[in-house]
Amino acid sequence: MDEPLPVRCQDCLVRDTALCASLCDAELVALSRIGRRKTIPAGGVVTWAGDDNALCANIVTGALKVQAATAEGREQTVGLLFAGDFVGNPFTETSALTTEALTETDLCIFSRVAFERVLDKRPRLERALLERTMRSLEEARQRQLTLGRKSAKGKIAGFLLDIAEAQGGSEIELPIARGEMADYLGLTIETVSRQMTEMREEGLIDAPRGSRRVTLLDRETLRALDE
Amino acid sequence: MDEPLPVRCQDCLVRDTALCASLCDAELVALSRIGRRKTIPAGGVVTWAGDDNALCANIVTGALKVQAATAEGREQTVGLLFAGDFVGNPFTETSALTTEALTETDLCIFSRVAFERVLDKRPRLERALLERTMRSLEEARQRQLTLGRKSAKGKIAGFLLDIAEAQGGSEIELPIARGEMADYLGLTIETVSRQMTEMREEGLIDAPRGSRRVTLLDRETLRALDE
DNA sequence: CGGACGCTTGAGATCCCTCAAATGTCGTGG
DNA sequence: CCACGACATTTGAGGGATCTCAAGCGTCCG
Repeated sequence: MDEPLPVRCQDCLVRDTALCASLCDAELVALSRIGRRKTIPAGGVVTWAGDDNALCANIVTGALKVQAATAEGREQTVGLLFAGDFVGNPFTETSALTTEALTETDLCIFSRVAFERVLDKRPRLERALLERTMRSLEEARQRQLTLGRKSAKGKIAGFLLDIAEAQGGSEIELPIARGEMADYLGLTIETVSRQMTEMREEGLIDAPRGSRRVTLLDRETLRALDE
Repeated sequence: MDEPLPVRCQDCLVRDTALCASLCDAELVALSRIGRRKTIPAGGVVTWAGDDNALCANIVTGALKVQAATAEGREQTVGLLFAGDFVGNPFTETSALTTEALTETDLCIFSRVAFERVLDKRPRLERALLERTMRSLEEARQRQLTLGRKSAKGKIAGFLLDIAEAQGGSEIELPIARGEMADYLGLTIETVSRQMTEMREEGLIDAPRGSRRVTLLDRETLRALDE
């Protein structure tokens, strides 16, 4: 019964950053048995709001957005997920949120119920998921502050600083387009664009018109704008 | 070693709705050993943003708000908690959020580290906490939609409908004052007040000027306003 | 009676949205 | 290599929703 660790796990880019990092090799064998790889094209939907919540996954490469929408179709991005992040809601029958790929994304997918059975048997996995979920909750609450109380410029400054922190440097590559930034920050695309040109004119950032490459020139002032 | 269940647990008003409901009597004895009752006056602070995160608690009676603030002091309420709800962030050293009593509130308090030790030993408790945390996360994300994309009137209509659902009826008693509604909905107190008088003039609600008693007269239209 | 507090109302300013058009970029096909 | 269309972004003009500042009410309590 010495099942070997599958190659896709041995070579996995997120073996040590995803939820799986909480498992030893023997445990990982058990989890790997119910998992399979799947590639989602950019713009592809992973889970639909309202559908029954059939799957969980780890992101191996790429990025997803978690999307909410009003009845009239106004959209709000309520979370961004990157390599190593966990996707899905174990123990929940349905969700009002849609999960969509921002870029081509490789997932390691599990059926929700099978994943729940593994959670039953692997306390370390459940603990790691609990800790992640609590971090996500704190994040979602901080974002309520941004959405409810910050100015357009403050929202954008905070977003740029967050990305810089995640990427570790002042020259950043935005993971999302202007329109997606607008959905994420509760603004319109025009407001995002105008604020970014203003920031360029004020010498706070350098960013070729329309480009996703941005250099933060004055983090001090950006931090002050972030209120 | 047949330690009896303490009276405060036998008589507990939230024995069957709080996290404790996941425990059998024997397990509850273990948890009760590290808990104690504490009454917080209205306006009292349970945990301060930035302090080290020393405690967890169940709400026995009363209500709390979870509060975030910008550097300049603009405040945003990022969650409301009522009897039976769990307070605190196990496995986290510190939080940027402040928890404050809206009314006089009775808590059943645990030291965070002691509570974590109980979680280690009681998988059902941990499972119940995970499920609650995931529900809170979904809630916090839905609130991002409200804060980012809804109009003032939509925010208030949605809030009134939520309260009506929680209280089960069309005659509701608002759990919070106008200013607290403003903090919760990302508005100013003046906007809340003006929108509510408009809704009264439009026949959507009945509410004596300045009162917390509100009757929903036209839920259909309110739901439509909620976008 | 007077003051504190919470709520309402008013006037004006501001920020952001809406609608519209121009500009730029990129990939495809001629 | 250039022309073209699709698409994302920028820019402009104007309007509207919400905020700010200020004053007026009503109630409760000392």
